[in-house]
Amino acid sequence: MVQQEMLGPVENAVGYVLKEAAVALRTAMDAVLRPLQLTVPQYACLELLGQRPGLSNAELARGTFVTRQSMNVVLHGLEERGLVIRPATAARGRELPAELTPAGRDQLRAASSAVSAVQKRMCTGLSPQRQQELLETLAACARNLSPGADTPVPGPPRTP
Amino acid sequence: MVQQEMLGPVENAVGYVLKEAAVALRTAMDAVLRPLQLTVPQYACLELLGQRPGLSNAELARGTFVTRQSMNVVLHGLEERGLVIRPATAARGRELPAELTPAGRDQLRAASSAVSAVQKRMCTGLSPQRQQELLETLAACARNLSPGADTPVPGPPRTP
DNA sequence: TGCACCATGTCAGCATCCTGACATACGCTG
DNA sequence: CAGCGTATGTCAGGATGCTGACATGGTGCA
Repeated sequence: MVQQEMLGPVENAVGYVLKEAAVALRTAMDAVLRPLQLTVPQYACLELLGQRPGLSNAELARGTFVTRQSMNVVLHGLEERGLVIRPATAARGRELPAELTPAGRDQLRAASSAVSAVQKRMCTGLSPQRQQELLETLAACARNLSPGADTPVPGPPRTP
Repeated sequence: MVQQEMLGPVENAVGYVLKEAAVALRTAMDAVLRPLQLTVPQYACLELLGQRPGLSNAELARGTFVTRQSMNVVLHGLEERGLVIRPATAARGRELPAELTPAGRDQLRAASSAVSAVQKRMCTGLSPQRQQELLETLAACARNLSPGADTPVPGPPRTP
């Protein structure tokens, strides 16, 4: 195969590099989470539950960008492994608020540490200001594309 | 180690907003490509072929972040619809260089225009400098996470 | 020349995730 | 109070993508 390093315009498209970075991050996270017997959605679920205990299945699904059905199987898997608990019956409505077990908190600690290392590696060479800028810019992009984007959100304020 | 390396609230994690933006972009692209009877991978394949004709299946797969197998079915689908052509037999090695048909070029033009509009909408409120910065920062992040990241790439030059 | 090595295309099997649909439970409004 | 809309959990069904494996063809090295 001829390795013609012809830099095509694709590499200059925002969407392309966005996908590229997302795939790279996903792959790296998957690699460090595998020794912990966790998939990325499972980790996302644990992380979200750790920060906001009592979230329902649907809320967790929205927070991790998957459907309720997918989150349901994730939750059942974590439940069988004793990492999270859910009441057998709903106290209010149909919501079954999930919470971490002590074992779940332990797993989360290890996983969070590993993922944090990956993020740090990803941001190698970026100044804190630049990282913050990236954060705000990406958030603005997501808002601009959200369905109810009738009122386009202006970019974050420039750092003085 | 007493002080665990913990992440802040999910909304402040780079990985979270990165995923959020990627999902939003994917959803928006899917919405505008559906009227054209194109999926996102199919569009990516057409776009790549339009810019670099003669790419093989494996090269297209790498360029669109999927496996050779997935790109194979995408390619076959586009071939059946008369949007791309591939030689029946390999002239060199086993590579089957694909190219766009005139119909494929037409489809690509329409799709590319639609996707470009989406990207523009995503970047609403972002100055050109900020967009360029986003591009370079994301590229640096992807490089930092790529498997052969033995030599971490320094961030792009600071904007004065 | 022979041989290990890598890349490509392809097949089968499996995992993951989503779309569509349904029954239930709450809130609101007339 | 009845009815409508909304949200939740759950059950198939299907689409999509990946891992594992194989045969083939080119490449580099002894």
